[in-house]
Amino acid sequence: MSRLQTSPDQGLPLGIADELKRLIHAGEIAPGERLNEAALALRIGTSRGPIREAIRILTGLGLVTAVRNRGVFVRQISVREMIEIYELRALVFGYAAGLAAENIQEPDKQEFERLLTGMDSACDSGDGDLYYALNLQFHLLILQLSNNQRARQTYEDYVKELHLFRRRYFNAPGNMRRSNAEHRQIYEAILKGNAGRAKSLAERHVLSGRQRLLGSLEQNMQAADQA
Amino acid sequence: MSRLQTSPDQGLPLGIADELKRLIHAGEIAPGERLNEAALALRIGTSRGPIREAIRILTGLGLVTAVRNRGVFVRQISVREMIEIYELRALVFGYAAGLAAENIQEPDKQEFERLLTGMDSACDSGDGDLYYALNLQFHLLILQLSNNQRARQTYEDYVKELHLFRRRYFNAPGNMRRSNAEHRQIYEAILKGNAGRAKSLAERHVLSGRQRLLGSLEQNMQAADQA
DNA sequence: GCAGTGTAAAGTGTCAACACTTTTGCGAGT
DNA sequence: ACTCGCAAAAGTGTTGACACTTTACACTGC
Repeated sequence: MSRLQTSPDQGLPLGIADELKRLIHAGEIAPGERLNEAALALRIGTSRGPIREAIRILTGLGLVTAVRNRGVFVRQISVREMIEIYELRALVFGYAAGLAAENIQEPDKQEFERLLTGMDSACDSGDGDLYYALNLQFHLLILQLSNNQRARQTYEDYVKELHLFRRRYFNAPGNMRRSNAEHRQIYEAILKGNAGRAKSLAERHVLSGRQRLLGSLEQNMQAADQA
Repeated sequence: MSRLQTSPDQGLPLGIADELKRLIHAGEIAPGERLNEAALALRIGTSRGPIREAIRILTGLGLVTAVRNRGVFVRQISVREMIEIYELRALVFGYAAGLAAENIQEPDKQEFERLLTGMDSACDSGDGDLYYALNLQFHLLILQLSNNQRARQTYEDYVKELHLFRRRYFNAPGNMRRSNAEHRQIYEAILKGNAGRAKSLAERHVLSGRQRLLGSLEQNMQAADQA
């Protein structure tokens, strides 16, 4: 029973790989979990060949790690890796914000306003999922304005990769407000065409996000210790 | 007849993928060329299954692009992609140089000196290959000193990816000297612990390299026009 | 009760055969 | 000579079967 209606058929392995990517990034297959070829084949309604090829694509992408004769496991990223990725993500975001300050056009401004007010109301209603979605759009809009396709792709990959971190990021309302205040500052710097300021604010914004994540991680650890 | 003695057997597909990576990055399989499954299977001495899986790994890595029912082709990067990658490479290298200025230790200094004098003599003897190798080591040493494993990996990937550019980079002796003068400046900034200066010099160094490449590209185009 | 062992089940690794698509090249018609 | 169309060849896509390795589990001996 094939549930692959995603893309204009680019081949079974590619389609399956996309489906698996989706499942992994959505967290439906948890980090550390094993991928069972036969089970997947049965579920998708194909033989194991295409499944294996799809899985190999994922290994090339670094989403899973293969162990000979034992199978492939969804990758789990360590705290250190998480920290390193955040560092690079901050770098790329800063780079993009600097360029955005030089490339912004009139219609982009409306889009920025829309996203910022949307995030404000998400803060008010405490809707973390909505905030997360708009936040991502805000960041991607800036990446878009960098006019560097590759940078945009890289940034998206970093965001997805961070989903492989063991713990889910929970947005406390206070964090959301603080984060959106930073968004406004970045936007204003971009609006004024102040590339340098936009760049450093954007870098610090991502690194603040990392600190917020590390902080909530610490809290969880303490809670676990008490239990 | 298997000529795969590379790594402690991690599985046929992985081994084959490594071999193919080597061939592609060494330029033995040219960008744009098609990979013939049956021919490779015959050459490696296996059936097409493992070959296909190896090729899928390369697909995930972005080294080849697959076209349904027509095969996979070694990726060719455009001028635009080349420019974009250089931009990011400059960013990462600058980031690493800044951290290197803070992290450098006594033994690293000797290594830097060794590489710099080595590149000097490579300039004198006009040995482009040697210069290229030492140049890469110099850059990777700085990446190493950033203490960010992921940044190092990313940088290496960028360098390899740039090999997929259509034209080979030819090091004119003049370029080599200018390039190594920049190396010395970067090293001195790192030595003084001047992170900001090291960062901006390193960024500009990579971007100068890009300009040198674009310049030689232009020349080639003109030469082609005359013919 | 427990450690060690052997066997069955589950799962991955590889292969050869077949189905389908694209390309090649020959030949007929103009 | 040139074009169109058809058929053979080459190549990719997929499958089911078999070999090998790892894991799970019950059984034996102490």
